[in-house]
Amino acid sequence: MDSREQILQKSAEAKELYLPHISVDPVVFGFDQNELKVLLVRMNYKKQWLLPGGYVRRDDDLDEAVVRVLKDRAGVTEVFLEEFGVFGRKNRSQLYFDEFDDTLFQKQRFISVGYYALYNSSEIYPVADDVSEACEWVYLRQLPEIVLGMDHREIIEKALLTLREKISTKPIGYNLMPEKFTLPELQKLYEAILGKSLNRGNFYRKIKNLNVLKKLNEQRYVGAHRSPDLYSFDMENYEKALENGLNNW
Amino acid sequence: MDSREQILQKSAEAKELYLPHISVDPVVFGFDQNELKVLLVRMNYKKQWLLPGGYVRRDDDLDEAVVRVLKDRAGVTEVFLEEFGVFGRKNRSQLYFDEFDDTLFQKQRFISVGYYALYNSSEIYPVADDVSEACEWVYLRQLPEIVLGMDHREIIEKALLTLREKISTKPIGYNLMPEKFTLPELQKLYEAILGKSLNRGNFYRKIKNLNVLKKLNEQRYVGAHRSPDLYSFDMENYEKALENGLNNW
DNA sequence: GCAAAAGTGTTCTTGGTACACCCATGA
DNA sequence: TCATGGGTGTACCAAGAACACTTTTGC
Repeated sequence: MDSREQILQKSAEAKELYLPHISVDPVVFGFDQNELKVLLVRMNYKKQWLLPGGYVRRDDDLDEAVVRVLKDRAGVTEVFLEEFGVFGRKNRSQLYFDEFDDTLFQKQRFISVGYYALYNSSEIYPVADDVSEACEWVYLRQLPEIVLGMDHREIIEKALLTLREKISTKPIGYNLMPEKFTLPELQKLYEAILGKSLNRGNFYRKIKNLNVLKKLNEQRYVGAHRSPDLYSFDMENYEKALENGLNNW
Repeated sequence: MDSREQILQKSAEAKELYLPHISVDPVVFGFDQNELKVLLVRMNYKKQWLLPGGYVRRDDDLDEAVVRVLKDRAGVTEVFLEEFGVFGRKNRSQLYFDEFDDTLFQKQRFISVGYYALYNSSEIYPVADDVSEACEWVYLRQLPEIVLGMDHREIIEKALLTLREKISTKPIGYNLMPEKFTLPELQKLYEAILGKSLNRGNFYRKIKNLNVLKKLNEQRYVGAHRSPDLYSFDMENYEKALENGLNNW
């Protein structure tokens, strides 16, 4: 079955199952090699990259819909998810399926609800669903070079801005870092999200004064240099600290 | 024509004109008598208060839809508007029209997009449309006493939280205060939004150091006390200051 | 020992907080 | 002249920025 037939078949199913005109688009962030990355899919049908979005079942809460979509389209579970914006321009989505006629479910006007998601299991590789030929992590650094469909570049940019705003009130560090990590690694995450470099000494003191980390009795071997200490989050203090907001970065 | 017939008639029109399953709910804030108030309507049909929400025309951008809805339902124009959240629980709206059958447009499931709006013309009174018996400002203080339909209390609460978060990055002062105002009045606005009292001396110095106000050569007569100076916003500096965020309150 | 990265300490400055004092006004 | 609220000054303290110094590691 070619991608065209596949799309027509999905359309028929979708009309029964999903609410019209509403979609969800999760922007899944990961942190790897000291860089931020996002999860994208490339459809069989067109060679553009897209967010792994989907539709809302008639009997789904909106928040449940995103969870289901992420699982079905990318095999991703256990993520922190939060709504960050709505994308409702009237011609934002219809053009993508321009070669089909207007009865196609996927071709109608969609108002899309953006969710950002944080995913900390760098080892697990996402799996593409049957309408996608690829489902891959793309580093933010690489985004300018690739072709993104619809308004998904704009959605990703707003998601990143939201991360930046929420860095002091949401468990972003906890959800993007692995179980154990070093302070220089955590600092790189903050720098990646904030888009600026931070002073090491000040970062250390600030993060330590917050009392949200537990120092472990281990170091990470990093080759020809001093081995940095490993830390993990002290969840109790971490959540308490987030309630009041951490500090200003 | 009674309210029942009216609703049935609207339903027929709506099916042509509007996207199904999507609504917008503006939370219009005003500041008056040193207190925050919100704009609510009471429908002819049920005696509950609701936000002056509405639907999205098939040829409207989402952002245009809210503007139109506010104009049609409350006669309100010239407001600052910004999306702040989506309300998508599956049974949030259907119950309101429970006595009608399921073909009624208004009774379907709606995912609603919340917008907060800032309105600074305290003299102009809102006008109700033909499906509402009232369109009134309600002080936040009075909200606990009144009956709000659907999940609109929750929507208002989230709007208020959003105001609080954005107080340093959005022109909230400018859009809620009249052209000319005194520093004590501005302080009351900040206190109302933040839900806590601020030290007068510190507030004065802080706001003045921001250089966003122009001191006018006038005072306001306030009776038996010293006449406070009048100020207005210096738009150029104000917008510049908002880009970096004002300060932390 | 040297280079490079991790970790710690010190100093300066800024900005917030608390509070005191003076000013203006009408009763 | 007193009470009340507006306007300003000051002193203290905490937190941030900049930068220097020490420690650890492999070569």
